[in-house]
Amino acid sequence: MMEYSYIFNLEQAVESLEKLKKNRYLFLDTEVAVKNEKEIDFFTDKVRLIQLGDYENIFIYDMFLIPEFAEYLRPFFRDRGIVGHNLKFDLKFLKTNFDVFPEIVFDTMIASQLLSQNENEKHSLQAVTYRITDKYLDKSQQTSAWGIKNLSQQQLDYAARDVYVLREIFPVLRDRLNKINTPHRSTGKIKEIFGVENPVAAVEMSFVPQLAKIELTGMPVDEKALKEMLREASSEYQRKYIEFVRSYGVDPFSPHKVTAWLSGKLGLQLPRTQKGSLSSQDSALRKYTDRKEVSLLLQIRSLKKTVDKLKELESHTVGGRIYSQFRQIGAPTGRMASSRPNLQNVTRELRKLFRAPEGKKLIVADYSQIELRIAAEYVNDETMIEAFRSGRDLHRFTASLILGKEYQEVTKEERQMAKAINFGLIYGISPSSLMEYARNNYGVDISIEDAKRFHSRFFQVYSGFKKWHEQVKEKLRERHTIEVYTLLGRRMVVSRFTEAVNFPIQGTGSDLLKMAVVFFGKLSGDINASIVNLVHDEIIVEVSREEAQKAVEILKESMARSGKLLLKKVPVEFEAGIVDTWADK
DNA sequence: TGCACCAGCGCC
DNA sequence: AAACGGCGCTGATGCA
Repeated sequence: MMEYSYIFNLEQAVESLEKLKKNRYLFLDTEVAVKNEKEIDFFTDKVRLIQLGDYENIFIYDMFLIPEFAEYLRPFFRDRGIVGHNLKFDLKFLKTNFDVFPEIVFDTMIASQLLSQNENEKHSLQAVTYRITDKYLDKSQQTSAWGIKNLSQQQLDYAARDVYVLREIFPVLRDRLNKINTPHRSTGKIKEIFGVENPVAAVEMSFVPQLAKIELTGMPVDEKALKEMLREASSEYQRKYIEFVRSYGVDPFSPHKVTAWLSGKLGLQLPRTQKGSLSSQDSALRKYTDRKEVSLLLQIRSLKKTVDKLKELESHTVGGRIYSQFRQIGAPTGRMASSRPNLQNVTRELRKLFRAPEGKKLIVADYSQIELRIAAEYVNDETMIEAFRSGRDLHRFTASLILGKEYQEVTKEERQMAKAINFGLIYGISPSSLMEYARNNYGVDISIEDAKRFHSRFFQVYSGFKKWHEQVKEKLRERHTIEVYTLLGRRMVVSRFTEAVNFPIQGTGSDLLKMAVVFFGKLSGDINASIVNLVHDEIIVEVSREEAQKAVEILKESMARSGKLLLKKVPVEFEAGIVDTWADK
């Protein structure tokens, strides 16, 4: 039997806090009256209920009836933690509706994701509850009418139930996280209040309110310039599209029809996809750009991309700002994923549209060659570590070692080729794929013989990488799946070689970025600076002109600090500039 | 008509 | 034996 109190007058509400105040953390959930289920609006939708409980009591506050209760909650949450599921959602609504913003949180959804051992696992409260308690959580009231005058018994029961299950799953999740072996144990508020010792969990939990703020802030965009560019790109696209279809009668966006036409009528040689069909991808067509059909096709595709992206951006612009949504753990590596709109795949060309408003500046900062640095540290390759320590340009250095040339005499092309080798080979690319990869991504043509030579030279020169790859292969021969860890202790179970070597590197990169963001949040309290976008190894901040200099120093300090915590042997470097648009450097 | 899947391509 | 990984968005395609 589950008991709870539905509270609709202020006196009782304040009284209830007396009962709860002995706790260091509380369980929290909210119910929101949503106008349009498809598009939840954090700025205009209204919070109806706040549910708050400890292990004894559950209180449901009707915020339509006692909005003044927010005044009491604000100080109450100042040094108390809250436990909830997908708290980014609740935090955003508490902030916009009541200017209440708890910053010490334990998110059971994040916890479940960190513990997950397989990709197909769901992390809804319902799914997590079922896995842990074997109980089925009925969510049918979730989308009920939370705006009606008198809430039904079912609605109140449902609201209480969410809190009830939180107190069952929280200790289980926390203990499971603490059992994971990690290189160090966490310290700080999250540890003190929730008893979280897993450092990855501590970073992720600290990150939740930071990400909520980022989403609420949005990214400034030059709306006029965006619209203008969309107009121009659209008309150019339409013109060329019509010209193409009229001339050749082929749908440029049907790979099947395009390949049939190009290889049949025009007799072009095209590579095959993995499944065996002919490929019409740009990189395969690029060698035929002297033919006007191919050149026009490539132009149309590229224009279409631009138009689509501009439309996507425009449709999410409100009052000169773009509000994206981030999935905090978008990939198992810990990287985030951005959507509606995706702000993590904006082209160089379009970045100039993101402009600081009058009187403000942007700070654009990114880590330099961070994955190679992490890889060098992770596999403990002395040659690569030494190259970084002595401040060498790693691509140039690799070229000189592989080609047996003086460092100074490496040409631009040779450096470019080495770049492909560096990035490809640390992740176990094969010689033939290396050829492909170098051509597609770095515009470098090499023969298969050269690719083989470079491949073996790379592992000869960087023997730490050779050892690493061999060890991973050996372990995967012994067992079907193995556990791999980032430098912070993020864990993943993998079964493929490429996953096994990629995860620790990419994952450590996301550890690093998230830690930098958390540090920035702590250190920038006195100034008016907000992070407005994050792109894997890049941080973009919006700040007043006057405080830009201070902000950039704090950002650099934050990025350096997280770098030093994770990388002990390899120096971490980054660039940071005060600019007007995202495209400036 | 809606859904699942893939190809293609933008970013790191 | 061979393998670079991670995303989201659009639109074609095949199937129910």
